[in-house]
Amino acid sequence: VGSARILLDHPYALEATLFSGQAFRWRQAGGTFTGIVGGAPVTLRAAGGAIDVSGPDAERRADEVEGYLRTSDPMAAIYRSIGTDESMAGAIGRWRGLHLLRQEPWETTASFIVSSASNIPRITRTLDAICARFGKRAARGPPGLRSFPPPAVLAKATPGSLAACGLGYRARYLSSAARCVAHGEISFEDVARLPTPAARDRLVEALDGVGPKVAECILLFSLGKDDAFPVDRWVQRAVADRYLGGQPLAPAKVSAWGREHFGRWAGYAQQYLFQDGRTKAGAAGRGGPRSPLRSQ
DNA sequence: TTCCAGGATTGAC
DNA sequence: GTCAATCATGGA
Repeated sequence: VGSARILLDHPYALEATLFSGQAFRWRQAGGTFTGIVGGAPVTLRAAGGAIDVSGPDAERRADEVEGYLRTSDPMAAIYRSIGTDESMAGAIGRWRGLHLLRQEPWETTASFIVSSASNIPRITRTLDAICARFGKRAARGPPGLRSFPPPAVLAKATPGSLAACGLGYRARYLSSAARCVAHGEISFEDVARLPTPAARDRLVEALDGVGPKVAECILLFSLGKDDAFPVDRWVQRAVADRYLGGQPLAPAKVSAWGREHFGRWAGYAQQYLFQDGRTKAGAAGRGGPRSPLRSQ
């Protein structure tokens, strides 16, 4: 077990980032966060101007962890690019240091198939059950930490055994998508070379259980498409309330609007809207027609 | 008990 | 092309 240190030239909100609904498999113990990057266990700790990495071969894997955490993203330029209005500037101020992650495409795909019409606590539990049932113990990792099962493994799992992990009706989607990926019917590398809208359409047509929103999550969180703009209920609400005068707009149109309006870093704008919208910080005192009525 | 969740699919129009 | 019903499940 070794250790390494990633030096930062800007703030990194480690806890907010690891629990921001992009990844679901990090576990916190005190001030440390343990998870799997590149198939191997790592433990992270914020160290004021740096992130400490520990675990097997940590010295040699620091670059890999850097890539995962995207610590080299040009945050000042990103904030300048997207923070052009008061609402976004406020969200940036409240969540400064929140980063996008660059995760492994298959785990991201499976995770967001599971996420459909669910919520973060339940997604977390379901993925945990999948890893407990089908994953392997991570080499030289803590006992409870398991790898995410590769496509070929989940392709062989029966939909019934997946449903037992809490997937509900999504079990057959995950089973089908696993087969598709395992058989090489889609290549994430090829998808990543397409422009964002074409890449999204390709994922949607190839993978069961992957619609526009899940596809944009895959593009944004694992394939380096920084202008992807996933629209879930929270983002839908936040965009309508803050930018469209409360007027509802179809999710596909909100996604196109977001990419157009915020430009090449639209995905970051989306993540700050999501984070701000789903927490009390951003919702409080905002007013608007969709705000819940409060008694007294 | 009802409503909601990082939605997708299917069928009707 | 858009729209509504339907799909499991647990938490608030």
